[in-house]
Amino acid sequence: MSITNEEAEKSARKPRIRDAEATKARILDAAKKEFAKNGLGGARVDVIAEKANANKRMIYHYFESKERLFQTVLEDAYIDIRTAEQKLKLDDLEPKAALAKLVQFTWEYYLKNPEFITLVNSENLHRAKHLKKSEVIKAASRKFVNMVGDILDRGAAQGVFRPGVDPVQLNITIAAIGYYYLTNRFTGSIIFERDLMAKEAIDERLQFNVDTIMRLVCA
Amino acid sequence: MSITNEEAEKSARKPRIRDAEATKARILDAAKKEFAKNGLGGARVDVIAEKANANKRMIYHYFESKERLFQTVLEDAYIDIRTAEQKLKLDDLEPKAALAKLVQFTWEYYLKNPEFITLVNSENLHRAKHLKKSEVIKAASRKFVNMVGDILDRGAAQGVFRPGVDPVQLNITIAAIGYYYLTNRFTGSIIFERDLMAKEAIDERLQFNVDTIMRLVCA
DNA sequence: CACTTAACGCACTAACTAGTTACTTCTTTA
DNA sequence: TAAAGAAGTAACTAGTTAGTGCGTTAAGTG
Repeated sequence: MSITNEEAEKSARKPRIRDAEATKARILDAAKKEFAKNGLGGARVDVIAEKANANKRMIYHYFESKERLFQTVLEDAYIDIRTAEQKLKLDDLEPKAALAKLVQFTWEYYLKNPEFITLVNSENLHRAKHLKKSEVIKAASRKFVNMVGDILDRGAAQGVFRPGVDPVQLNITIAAIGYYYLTNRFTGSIIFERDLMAKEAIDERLQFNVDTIMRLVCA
Repeated sequence: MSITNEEAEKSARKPRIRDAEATKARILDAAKKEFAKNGLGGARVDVIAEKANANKRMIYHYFESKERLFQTVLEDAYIDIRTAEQKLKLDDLEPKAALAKLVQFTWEYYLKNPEFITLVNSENLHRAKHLKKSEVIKAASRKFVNMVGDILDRGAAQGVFRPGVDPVQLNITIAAIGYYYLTNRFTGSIIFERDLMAKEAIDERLQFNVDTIMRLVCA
């Protein structure tokens, strides 16, 4: 009996190994999910601590405040998508193929990372006050816009794209046709009386989006 | 002095005329603004009461709960846009003109009613649980989708539009290219290092959107 | 091994928040 | 005009919530 109690005690006060980086990472992961689910205002710090299997005190130790934690989560999310975009190596592809691949990537990234969309929505509700402070994001974004600009230029030079398409407008449009569909999937499914998240619906939308962008830029 | 005091007293406890409808309307208006600004979770009932120049008790008297109030605000918002769309009388216009007018209307409606976008975002954060309960909205939406379907059919019959365009996908796209630009105007202005809300930028985007939709459907 | 540093956790608080109780005042109508 | 009901209010409650004070325990260092 005494042995059983001892074992129970040991597993109760876990032989927790100290690891600052791992704890930080667990907090960030839990925070991303909680912020994405409930927004900055609706997220609960206690819930984040619990889900991270960490103590709430640690959140304030590592991240100072709820808002700073949100800012870190948001920055990480942007860095992640921009990094993934760079990895596509679109410069190595023919203009049309490159653009189609970007549309597909964007769609699939939003699908696989639904938190990204909700985080961005929440940030816009707060008038981008957290993103404003981040210089890293601005640099990464500039690189991205230039990449699309290069694709457009190459296509125009080859005569496959019409000239004069604004890369910013195009970027916004590529994001928009995927983002809107997914962020509004709940109200959309009611308004249009169709399950927008059914597999066929998702495949169909991707095709439609690629088609939309091609018709927009092709000569 | 006594007269002055009397006057002060009178204006202090205002000779409020009782008017249930007016009070309800003031609450709804204040609620729309507060929900749009802070989302369902971030909105404060006390703030709504204060802005409405009403007592908090009245909110619960007329609307039962914060959530029911939100639902009412949301329903009203949807009814308003659907009503405005019907008033466009697009059936009286040539297919191309009708579609261009719809794109322009959608853009301008979002611009003039920024609360609409934020309310819909908030509702999607809550997985459309409030909209699900509303039958009125479903009927109005069906009418709207059919309207766009008719325009497409007329255009295809006349040979100005290519056949087989899905009215639901088209509707989603028309909404998307305006909605995304505006809901993400804060992060967008940072990412793209451009004031997306400058007059010229707004005009330019409308032209781009009309162009995008025309290229998408024209034969 | 002693000692310092940093990770970790408990328990608290001050402020806030949705919703309510119990009341007063105005308006309508029998 | 008296009674009834509806409009309106102030003050309260019970539960939450972001953020902290302070003590404990593990790990690296001389």
